[in-house]
Amino acid sequence: MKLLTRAEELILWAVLRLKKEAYCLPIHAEISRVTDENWSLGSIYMPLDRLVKKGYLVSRLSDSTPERGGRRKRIYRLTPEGYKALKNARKVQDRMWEKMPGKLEDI
Amino acid sequence: MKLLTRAEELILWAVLRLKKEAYCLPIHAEISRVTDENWSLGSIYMPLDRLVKKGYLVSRLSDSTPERGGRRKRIYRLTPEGYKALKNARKVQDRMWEKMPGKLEDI
DNA sequence: AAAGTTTTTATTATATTATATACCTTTGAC
DNA sequence: GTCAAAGGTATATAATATAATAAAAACTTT
Repeated sequence: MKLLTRAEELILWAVLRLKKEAYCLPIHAEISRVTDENWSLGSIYMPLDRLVKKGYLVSRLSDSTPERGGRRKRIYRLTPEGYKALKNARKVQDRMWEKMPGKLEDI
Repeated sequence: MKLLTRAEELILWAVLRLKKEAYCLPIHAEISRVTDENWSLGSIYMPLDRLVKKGYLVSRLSDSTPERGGRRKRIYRLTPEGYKALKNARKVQDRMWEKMPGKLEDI
């Protein structure tokens, strides 16, 4: 299985976490929060599309909501393959750190 | 602080782990092992160089060893900045998974 | 001892893919 | 018609993957 890029991993993670609210803007906000960096929106859309093409995500359009600017949202959801890829990414991380000290202070 | 790419993170990790044996071929082997993928050597050299340019690694040439083909090795070592960047990458990962179930089975 | 061979390591060139930046478009309510 | 929220595109830059080549050291052969 091909390893995810960092952006792909963060996006799959955010989609899993956000559940029914997994559309672009919250995904963007969640990733910016957890990485403590400013991501541009384009840096989210393009990997999102790629993940759909790869079969890791599927999307649907929600109904519009009765708020100003409340247009239909494109909601994403993990496929079993996407879930598997994310689990694999995490497994690699676990392997990396399992024999390293807890807070990485022994330099 | 700019987030590391996946290759950069894996390389800093391997260098930290391999200590005095941190030259390209063992780094390559260690990364292939932990990710369970076949990396080409070029995919190690180029990020290695970049990490040196960014000030995250320094390198020196070892003496040659008395074995067939035992030419001098270029040994890498983390700078304090490199160490800090790796710690930060790990911190982001910890934040990602801290409220997610242990083995990610609740889909 | 000189010349060629094999092994280990380092390095470069280039094509492909991913990311970042800066825009533009659509939709719905006010 | 304007404003706000969301979706989307174009393009430049950067990173990764692939496929070679080059150098150095010891071994082998003559």
